[in-house]
Amino acid sequence: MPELAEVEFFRKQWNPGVEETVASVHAHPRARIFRYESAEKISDSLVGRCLEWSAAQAKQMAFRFAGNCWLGIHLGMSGKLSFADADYEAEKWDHLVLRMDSVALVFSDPRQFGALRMELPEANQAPKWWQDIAPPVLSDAFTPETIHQFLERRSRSPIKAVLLMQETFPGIGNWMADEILWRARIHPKQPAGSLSAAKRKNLFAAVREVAADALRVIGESWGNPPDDWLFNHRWKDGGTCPVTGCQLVRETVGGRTTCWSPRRQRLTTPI
DNA sequence: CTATTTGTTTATCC
DNA sequence: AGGATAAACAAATA
Repeated sequence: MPELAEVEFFRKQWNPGVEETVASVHAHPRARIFRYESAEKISDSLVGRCLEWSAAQAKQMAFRFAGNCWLGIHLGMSGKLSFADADYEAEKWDHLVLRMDSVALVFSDPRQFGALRMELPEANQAPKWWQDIAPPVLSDAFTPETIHQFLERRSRSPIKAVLLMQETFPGIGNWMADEILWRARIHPKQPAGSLSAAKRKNLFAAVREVAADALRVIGESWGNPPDDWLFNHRWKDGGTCPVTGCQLVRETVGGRTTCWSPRRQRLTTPI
């Protein structure tokens, strides 16, 4: 499920554990979740450590424990974080449970596309996987020029596929990409390099707007987006465009199910 | 039983 | 070399 805003929401689910110490860890060692770091390493590193703070960048979360100990979590397709009573017993897809004084922090993920990372860098250093995340789309480092250069490099790919590339659009996933293209009035199959200057401008504005709206509505409290977003119509069979009223189209573009409004989003050059 | 899924990595082809 | 594309990963749900 999780894209930028969902990840931020899930990160906050572990806030009840901030300033608490890990008393014990449940980890299922055979879970695919532990393909980068063993369950033993994660358990051994965390027991006795206090959770100091956490942060989210793109689809990645960092939980920082005492002694510059970093637990990285990626939620993949079906990962979730939650909190529970301190005596909570792990259920089937709970791969990691941190039992603390007054709360248990739970990571569950049925499909196991998610992953954990554990690192203890030198003091005052952040792990490479955290440092290497591209600048947030809401930061000053993300500019129209950022988009322009990337569209030139990926000029032959459909714009939908390009928006999903985390190296330039960190945190954007399938629903956000469709929402962005719908707001910017760009056809998902439009080759990235063929976008007009006006469409590139629309695209930049829409990326910022969708990221900010998603963080405000979903990132804060998992709210339901208003009906004037594409969001509430895109999965429904027979869904209609909230602006034009026409039937929405669903088709695979760039390997992912893509939804668009044919009246609002038109190809401007032949493929 | 078949098709589908809000993600990333790897392999393969160009 | 680097870009484009498809498959693989795994389980729930319809």
